[in-house]
Amino acid sequence: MVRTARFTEDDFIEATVALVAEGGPAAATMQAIARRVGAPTGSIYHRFESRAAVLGAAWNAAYASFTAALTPLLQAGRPCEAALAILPWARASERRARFLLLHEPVTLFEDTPPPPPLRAELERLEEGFDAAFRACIAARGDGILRDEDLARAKFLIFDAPIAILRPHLQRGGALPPFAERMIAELHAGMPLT
Amino acid sequence: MVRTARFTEDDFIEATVALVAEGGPAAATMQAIARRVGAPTGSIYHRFESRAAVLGAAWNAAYASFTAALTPLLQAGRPCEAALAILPWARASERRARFLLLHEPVTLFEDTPPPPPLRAELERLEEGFDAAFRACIAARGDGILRDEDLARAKFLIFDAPIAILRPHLQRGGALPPFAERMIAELHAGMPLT
DNA sequence: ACCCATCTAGACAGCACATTCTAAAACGTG
DNA sequence: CACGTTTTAGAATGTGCTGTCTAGATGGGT
Repeated sequence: MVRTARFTEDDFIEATVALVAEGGPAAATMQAIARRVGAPTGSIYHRFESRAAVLGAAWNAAYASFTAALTPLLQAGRPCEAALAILPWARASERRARFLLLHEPVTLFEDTPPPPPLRAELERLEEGFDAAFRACIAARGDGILRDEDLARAKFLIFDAPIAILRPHLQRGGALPPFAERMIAELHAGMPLT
Repeated sequence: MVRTARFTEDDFIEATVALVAEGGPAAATMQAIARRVGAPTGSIYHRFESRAAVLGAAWNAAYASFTAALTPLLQAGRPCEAALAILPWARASERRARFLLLHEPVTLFEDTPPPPPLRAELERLEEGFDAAFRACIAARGDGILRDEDLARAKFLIFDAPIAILRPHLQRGGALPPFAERMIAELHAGMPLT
């Protein structure tokens, strides 16, 4: 009935992630994405309504992959293992890790925000991740949940491990074995509650 | 002999810092900087050779201010106090903190790197900061300095405190009092060596 | 063999930006 | 009080980008 597509949505997303990971957000122009896929620029607009939509879709995909790796461990009340799970995830997909962990959304979306459907999807993902944090605290906590408790959990499980990885992600080399040790020691010395 | 300048180099640097802090790097166009200062765009080029030079000068100034606040404490072998010193520094100059701590250099300089003199100045600043870290470790260490020790010190004194502040810097509100507590507890639970 | 919705293909228009250019204004010194 | 230098002032230029437009290719269903 119709012509079969030579390029998939994922082709463009993957190229976008790679370009941002290698050269920052400004390196991911529509022409660079197209060139990397081997497609003409116009083809991107058959799948995405704008550049912001491509970046948004790429961000959502990376975020979903990341949270999927941690959420089960959080829900099981294992904060230290969740924090450590970031390492194999980052090692398995270095480009996605660089894309997601090295760039703030404000830098990616400062000019034009992604279209509403993508924003809504990201909000759902963020709420799910947040709920997992709350569940993790509740699993070992005493009842009341203060702002400070949530901030503390996010630091221990998310921000601090990423801070440990960031220098190595930037340099581009392999993640050193002592990263594991530092995360484990952090959790031993500074418990959740 | 010559016409006196109405606008100083610092006027432009300050405007650049403010614009990036408020709207990300892309908000700091030459025209936006000029408009904020109240100058014509051409005047910027009497002081800076390019946009990259303005951003580079702003970055160097912010970095110098930041490291100046921490270096004496590092050299005195007081890592925990150095980490805590980030808080008053960030509170005193919120815009500078947002500019420096919320944006990776790769995002600011991805298109065009700053001119060589500014790059050289930044390298000197970075080397000085690095030396202070080594001095701090040596002040309480046992002799040999491994990669891991330096990475550990930078995490405890620099990256981890910033990770604690980052969510609050992004939101733009005041830095909460429990930030102090978390940093102190981190250093109590996970010593330098 | 034909049809036609969907895709490839790439040129094109419009826009925003960095940088340059021209003209005029200021100012302290001789 | 004129001169030369530096600055203001903002228009003009050139570039590179996003998003659009036209033409043609494709391939399964009939």
